[in-house]
Amino acid sequence: MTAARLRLAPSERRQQILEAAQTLYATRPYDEVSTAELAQAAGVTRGLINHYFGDKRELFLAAMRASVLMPEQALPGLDGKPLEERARLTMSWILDAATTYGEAWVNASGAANLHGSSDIQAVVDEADDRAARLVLDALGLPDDAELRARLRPAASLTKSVCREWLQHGTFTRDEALNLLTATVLLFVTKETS
Amino acid sequence: MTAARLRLAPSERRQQILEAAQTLYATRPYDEVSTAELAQAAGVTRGLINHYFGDKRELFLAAMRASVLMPEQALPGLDGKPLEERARLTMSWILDAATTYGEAWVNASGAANLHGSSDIQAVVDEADDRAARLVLDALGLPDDAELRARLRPAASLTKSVCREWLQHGTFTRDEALNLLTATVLLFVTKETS
DNA sequence: GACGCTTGTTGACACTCTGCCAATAGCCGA
DNA sequence: TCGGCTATTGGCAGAGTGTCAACAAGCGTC
Repeated sequence: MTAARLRLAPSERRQQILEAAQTLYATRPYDEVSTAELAQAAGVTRGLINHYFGDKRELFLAAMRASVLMPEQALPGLDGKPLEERARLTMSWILDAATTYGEAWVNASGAANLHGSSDIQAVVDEADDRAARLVLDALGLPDDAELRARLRPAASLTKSVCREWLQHGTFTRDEALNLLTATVLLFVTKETS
Repeated sequence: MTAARLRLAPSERRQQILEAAQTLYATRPYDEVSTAELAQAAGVTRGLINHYFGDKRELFLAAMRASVLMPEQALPGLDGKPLEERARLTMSWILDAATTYGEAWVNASGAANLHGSSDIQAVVDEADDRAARLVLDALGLPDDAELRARLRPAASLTKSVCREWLQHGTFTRDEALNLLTATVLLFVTKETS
C-alpha cells in the first residue's frame, strides 16, 4: 500500500509540495488544513514539509505567493493606439484573466494584515506592484515610481470589482469594464499638484 | 498571586475577552497567538474562551468584526452644499478617521479569502458595505443597491490608498484626497449603460 | 556489476495547543 | 442566613507541530 520510496531532485519535490498546498489552501483556511493532510496530498511525509519550507506558515506564504501573482503573459499588441483604447483593452484583458485564471487572485482583496503580521500583506503588495507595472507597460507609460504608487491601489480596486461581478453578480462585465477603464484613465492622467 | 475569582455579567466578560483579543491580534498573526495567551491577556482561563465564543476561530472573527468596522459617527453637516464639495469633505473625514482611528481598518485590504474560507471575507464585505452606506448618506444620495455595489469597491480602494499614504509614504494627504474625491464622484455619477 | 558515499526521505519522540466537561464557588433573591 | 442559579475553573483526552537520528535511493567509482 505504501508507495515505494522515491528520491527526487529538491526543486522538483519542492514544487510538488507547493502545488498540493495551493490546491488545499484554495478552498480551506490556514488553520483547518493540517500538515499531515498537506503532506498526504503531496504524497510525502510530514517531515519533508519542514525540511523544505521550515514551517507550516512558511509553506502557506509560499503557496500564497505562487497563487496571487498574475500571469506574466504578454498583452496583445497595442502599439500606436490612443491611450483610451489601450486602457480599455488592457482592462478587458485583465477581466478575462480574472475569469479564466482563477479565484486566488480575485480573492486577494480582503484582509491580509488583518492577520496581524505583515508578511501576508507583503505578498499581496508585491502582486499588486507587479500588476501595476504590467498595466503601465500595456499603456505605454514610463515605469515611474509615482505612477506605480497610484496604480497599486487600482489593483486592489480591480480585484474588488471583479468580486462584485463574479461572485455577487452586482455588476455586468460591461459595467465593470467601463468603471475600471475610466478609473485607470483618471489615475494615470490626473494632476494632483 | 492568583487573582480572586470574580463573577461578571456575561456581556461584560465577553467584552473583556474580545478587547484583549483585538489587542493581541492587532500585532500578531492568528496562529501565533495561543488560546492560553488570549486567556491570560483577558485575565481568565482558557475554558471561558470556548464558553463564550465556542472556538478560537470564532473569537478571531469576532475580534476582526469589531476592529474593522468604521466608527458610525455622524458626519459634519453637509446640507445644501454641492455634490463635489460634499464628496471632498466626506473623503477628508474618512482620511482623518484613518489616521486617528487606527490601523485595523486600513489594513483590511489584503487577502481575506486568501485564507481559503469565506468567513473573513464576509467580515470585510460587511464593513465595506457599511462604509458605502455611510458615504451615500453623506453625499445625500439614495441608498440604492446599485450605487452601493459601486461604492463597496471604492472602500477597498480607499483603504489601499490610505496604506500608500500612511505606511509607504508614497502619497501626500492632499494627493490621496484629490484622487479619492475624483474617484468617488466618478463612481457615483458615471453612466454605465 | 558490486560497492560505498552522498543526501533525499522517513518515522517516532517530545512538546504544545485545542476543545470538552464535571466540579467549584461567586452572587442574588428569599 | 441560606439555597440555588450559573459564571468560572482545572484537568483530561486527543490532535497537531517541529526535531532529529536513522534509513535507503541513486549516482559515481573501481
